[in-house]
Amino acid sequence: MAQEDVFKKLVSHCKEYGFVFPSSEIYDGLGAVYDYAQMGVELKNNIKQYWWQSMVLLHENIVGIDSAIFMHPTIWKASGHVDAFNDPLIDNRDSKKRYRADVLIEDQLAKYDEKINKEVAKAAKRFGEAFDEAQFRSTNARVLEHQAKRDALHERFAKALNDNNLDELRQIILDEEIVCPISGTKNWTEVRQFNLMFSTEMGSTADGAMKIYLRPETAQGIFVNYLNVQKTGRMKIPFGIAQIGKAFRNEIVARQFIFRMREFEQMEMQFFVKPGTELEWFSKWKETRLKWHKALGFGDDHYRYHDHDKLAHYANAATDIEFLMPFGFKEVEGIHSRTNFDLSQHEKFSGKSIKYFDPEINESYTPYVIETSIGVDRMFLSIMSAAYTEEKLENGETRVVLKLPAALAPVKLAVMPLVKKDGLPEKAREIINDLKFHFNCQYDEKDSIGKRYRRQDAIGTPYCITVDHQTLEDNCVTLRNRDTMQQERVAISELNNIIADKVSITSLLKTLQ
RNA sequence: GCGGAAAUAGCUCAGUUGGUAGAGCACAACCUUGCCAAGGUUGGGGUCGCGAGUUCGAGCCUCGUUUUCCGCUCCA
Repeated sequence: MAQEDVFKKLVSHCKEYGFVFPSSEIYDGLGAVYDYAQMGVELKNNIKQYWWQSMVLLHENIVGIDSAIFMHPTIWKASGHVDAFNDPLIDNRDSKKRYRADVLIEDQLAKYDEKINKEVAKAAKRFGEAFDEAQFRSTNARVLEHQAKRDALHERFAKALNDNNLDELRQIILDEEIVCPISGTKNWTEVRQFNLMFSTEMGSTADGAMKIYLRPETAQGIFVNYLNVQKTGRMKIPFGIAQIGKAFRNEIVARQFIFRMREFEQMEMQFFVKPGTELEWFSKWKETRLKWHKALGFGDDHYRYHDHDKLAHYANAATDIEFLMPFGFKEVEGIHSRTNFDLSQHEKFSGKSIKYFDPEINESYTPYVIETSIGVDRMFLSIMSAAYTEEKLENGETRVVLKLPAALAPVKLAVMPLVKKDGLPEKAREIINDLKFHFNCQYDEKDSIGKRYRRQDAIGTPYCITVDHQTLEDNCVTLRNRDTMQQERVAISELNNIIADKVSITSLLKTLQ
């Protein structure tokens, strides 16, 4: 089966069995926004729980927080998000290349400078040592002409930028007859401003309102709280703060189902370390995080590191953990050594000292930060795509089964009477009424038993138990395994013990130790 | 954002030269059966993504729009 087909089938499966729905579907949907449905929300919650517990339960020096989505707007100036992602962009229709409009105009300014310098160089060569450059520049007709054009352009450009006048920027590009370096044409689109951050206003009166942003990452909520956590939690470096929450990015292109959405969820842990030790911690977390992924049992060949050669302005080391999706290896988690960039910026912009006093060396310093940041939705997609299996059976039929790790499965157990009579439904209800306190269970008495097994396969339920006539006599049921389809006969009183161990997140966590 | 393709029932799809919408699976009820997608009867569900236009008449033709997929592009 071709990879694209797997992806297409996966999307259908997510819809058909209640994992993921397109947002606002009855209103024709909203671009790149999706809702988690009755099965999806369970799987997603289990993923989050697996992560949270692996961080907060297993590490005594990691604690969690839940910071607000709204934050003081200056935070995004300090982090660099306001300036760095607010560029006027223009496309060339022929080459289909995109450029920053301001950069195109700056290049044009540089061209005038080049022309002037060329004239100067030519004259210098002609006059030799007697050449007075300053005088030449202020008197030569050609130089003055270039200079006048340059100054006019510069003034016009500065005004357009200052006014944020996008139409004027485009007009400048047209008037200057700037061409695309690739196609050589002047077939330009409109200039558009792409701001990656969603903004809204806080305060209900128009004049008192303050422009605030929906956070584009959860990390800053940790950075601005790190000293509060350190002091009130009596944390000693090295220590970490974990957070799970929504973030929002107004992506230019948001596609590939839930892989890139405009509203998404992150699981981030920022680990604060002593300067100079960060690369050691970086490689330690690289290992720890990969182990966490591999513990799910999808096979080591599904994972690889992608080390960054080109580093972001704040990082001195960065790697991605990539997972083999139906459309190739894709980033699921990022591990970054963020230096002390963020904390230093917040010191600068807030004017407050947020240095850590290290009692071991009797010194204050701004800690360095190792970040592990994982997209919940991407994790969800990677798990679904690895779990989705079309299996050929001995009788020649095909069954669709979600081979989810039992600890993550939305439904742990289905309880069904073999037939819908003779007191079997009552007995099955009795059993489920006990087990429902321990696991997410489903009861099903409709259709043949084989059909009911397949329905549970399709949502990844690891165990089914069937109540038959013999159950009424010996208080035993058949326990059917999703992956092997094998059945064994077990006592009702033993069910909880047998299943609990296999479907608990705790058992998954224990494999990490 | 540019270019290409597509959108018909919960899912997968058919629908002839334009003539008032179908199948399989799924869903609900009942009968029969009883350990890996059984059979039967009956039923529910679609203003054919949305909006205009052409036409006596549009699921089908034209334009716009929204959404999705593919390729570019972007991704702190």
